[in-house]
Parts: sequence; structure tokens; C-alpha cells
Amino acid sequence: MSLADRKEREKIKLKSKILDAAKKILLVQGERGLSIRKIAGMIEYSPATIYLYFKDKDAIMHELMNTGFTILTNALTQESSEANPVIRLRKLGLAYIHFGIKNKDWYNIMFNSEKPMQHIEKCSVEWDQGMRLFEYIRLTCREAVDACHIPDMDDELLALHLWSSVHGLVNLALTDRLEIIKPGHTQALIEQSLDVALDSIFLNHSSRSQS
Amino acid sequence: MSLADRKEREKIKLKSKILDAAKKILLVQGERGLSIRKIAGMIEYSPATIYLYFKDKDAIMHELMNTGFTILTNALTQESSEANPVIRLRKLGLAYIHFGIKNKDWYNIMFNSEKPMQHIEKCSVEWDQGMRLFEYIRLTCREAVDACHIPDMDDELLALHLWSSVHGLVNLALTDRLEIIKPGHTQALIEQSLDVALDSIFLNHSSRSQS
DNA sequence: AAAAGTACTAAACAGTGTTTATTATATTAC
DNA sequence: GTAATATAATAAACACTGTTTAGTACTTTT
Repeated sequence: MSLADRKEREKIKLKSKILDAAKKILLVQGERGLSIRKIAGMIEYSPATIYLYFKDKDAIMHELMNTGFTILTNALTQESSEANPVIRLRKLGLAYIHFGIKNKDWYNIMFNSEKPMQHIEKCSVEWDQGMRLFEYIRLTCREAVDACHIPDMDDELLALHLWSSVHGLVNLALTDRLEIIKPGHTQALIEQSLDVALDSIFLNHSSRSQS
Repeated sequence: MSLADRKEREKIKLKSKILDAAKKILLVQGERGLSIRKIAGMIEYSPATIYLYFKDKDAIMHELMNTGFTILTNALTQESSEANPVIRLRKLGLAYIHFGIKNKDWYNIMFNSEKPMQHIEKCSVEWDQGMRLFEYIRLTCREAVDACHIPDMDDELLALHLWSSVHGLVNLALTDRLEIIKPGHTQALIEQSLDVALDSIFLNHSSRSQS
């Protein structure tokens, strides 16, 4: 059995070698620089071999997306110790934005690529981690809304609003639009804009302590 | 003089023929389907000829971006007759979102492509129309903030916040993320999320009439 | 030893953006 | 009118891209 097992292990090994090479290229050359042929060249196999381990390039991108979600989830979990849910939301927002700006290519694969979203029936499975993250934000929103006694505020809508706000900010920053609006103040603009979003919702209510 | 003039006119004619073909391909096959060779094929010239009229593909994309801005600006101007600046902001937001969703490829060229943004010194010139649009939103925000007597609210920050909110919504919608969150309710989610943004800022103040 | 299965690849297919050398045509100069 | 020049267009090549197919070399099973 050890014979077949070793083979199996070697197959998994090569599969992760492909992914490692893909990550390395992604980090250095960006999403545009990532190609099947470069991966093949890096691991010293022919391009055709890649297709024995992955259906196509999208399958590799999908794996990279999951890696990105793991990194982001870890970064956000770091902030979960904050007791005040409003301050926690702010910290989560900043961490999310920080991740997006420091990991441009991963961010684009996770949130801007259409590739992992093609088959509607697969969506809930394929974007599993994205859904889980949204659920986590929604629960934090519920906490914050309850703590501040804000009536008639739907937690899902609030989560979507905050998400789209930071998502918009990250995308504007990544495509240099903020730099055009106010050169040299991209980071400040981002933080202030996030505060406008949070303050406009939470500042007129009970809990108003800021970090 | 008519000889040289006719030549000149024919050059301009072919240049706009190239752009027309590019627009046609963009509408039917999307940004990904747009290629120099397809443009050349459509106007029945060789690919190399394109390069006599445009520096590269980015130059063509830039022209398409400007066309997109003209369409969007027209759509937004349509809403400028609304007297109440808060309701006007809402209508502008909806029109912006509508444009983004109905003109996916143009939207991406205008707001998500990095191409027109490469040279920092050129930025203010190259994204001239984008800046003008932002200025228009900023002024409307100023009006709304004044009308509602909201103290300490920076109009530029508010404009950025609202812009990033709708930009985020459009991008999430275009990449099918909203469909995953709540299948079949993309449009409703968008409108409700926009209302959360506007209401959280303006609803606790004087002017609260809604359309 | 023969048959079956596995791992891998060379080569091709159909694309992409872009550049270079060349040709055909039209304009200008003599 | 002929020769020199300038213009317009292109064929062909370069260096890439993702993907498929047919075939080879090697290992395992029968």
C-alpha cells in the first residue's frame, strides 16, 4: 500500500508546488504576470502537465482566492478581541482596507474577478468563505445595532452598506482614483471616509467612545 | 488646399471608424472580446494600420473611457432638475448605479481600469472628466449639507463616502457578489443599501421628504 | 514476458499586442 | 514629363497567452 500511497503523496506535493509557484509569481508579477507557462517554467515541467493537476487556469485562481480568504480571515479575527462592537467594526474596516491595499492581486482575485462566479448553482459553495466573512460582519453589525439601540436597522443591510463602502474605497485606492482626488492623502481619505460611514450611523446613539 | 484638407478629413474619418468599430465590439463582446485584430477585421484594414492612428490599445481604451463619461454625465445631468438636494443625491446615486449595471464594460474602463492612470503627472488631465463629475457631486453634497444644517460635515469627504458606497455596490453587483448574498434581490439590495447611506446622514436632520 | 495503466511532454491550434521592413500610391521638385 | 520624395497600408515576424491532442517513456499488474 505504501507504493500507491507514496505516489498519492507525490501527486499532492506537485499540486501544491504548482500553487506555490503561482503564489510566488502573483506576488512578484501580479495577476497579469501570472501565466500557466510561467508556472510550468518555474517548477520545470511542461505547460501540459499543469492540466493534469488543475482543470484550467481558473481552477488555480480559485485556489489562490481561498488562500487569500484565509489570510484576510486571520487578519480580521485579530480584531475580534475588541469588546465594543462599534469600535470593532471600525477596526475590522481598517484591517479589511489594509489587506486590500497591501494585497492588491489577491484582493482582486477574491472580490473583483468574475471567474469563480460563473456557475450560479455552484456559487454558494464556491464563494463559501466570502459568505462566511459576510456573515461574521453581519453578526458584528447586529451587536453594534443592539448596543446602540438603533431601531429599524436591518443588520444585513447595514453589513452590505459597510462592506460596499470599504470595497468601494479599496477599489478606488487600488486604481489610483483617490490619488487623483487629493494627491498624497490616499490613506487619510480612506480612514476619514470610513469614519463618515460609521459616525453617521452610530455617533448619534448611546455608545460613542472612540479608539 | 482642398487636396490636403480632404486627406486630413479622411484621416479623421478612419480614426472615428476605428473607434466606432471598437465601441461595437465592446458592446457585443465586452472588454475581453475587444482586440486590435478584431477592430482591424471589422473595418477591413490590417492590424498594423490601427497603430498609425492610435499609439496603442490603451489609447483606444482611453477614448472609449471619454465616451463613457459623456454618457454618464448626460444621464446624471438628467436628474439635476430636482430641487431638493438630498433627493437629488438619491436620484444621482440611482442613475449612477443604473449606468454602471447597464454599461458594465464602459463602467470598468472608466472606473476600474488602471490603464488611463499610469502617469501621475498626466492624471489630472487624463481623468479630467472623472474629476469634473466628482466636483459636481461635491457641490450637490455641499447643498444638501447646508440645507439640512449638518455641522462639521466636510463636503469632499461626504462626496467621497457616497461615491465609494455606490462604486462598491456597482462592483459587487457586476461581479455577482450580491446575487450570492441574496439571490434574486440584487436590485432591491442596491436601492436599500443606498438608502441606508443617505438616511444615516440626512434623515436625522430637517429636510426629510422622500420621493 | 505481455498487457494495462500512469506520468509526462512535444507540438500544434487559435488567439493576443506590437514592430519592422516592404510595397504601392500619390505628391512635390526639377 | 520624369525623378525624387512623402504618405498610406500591409505582410510577416516576434513574443507572448491558454488549451488540446497524440505520442512516448516508464511502472505496475496480470
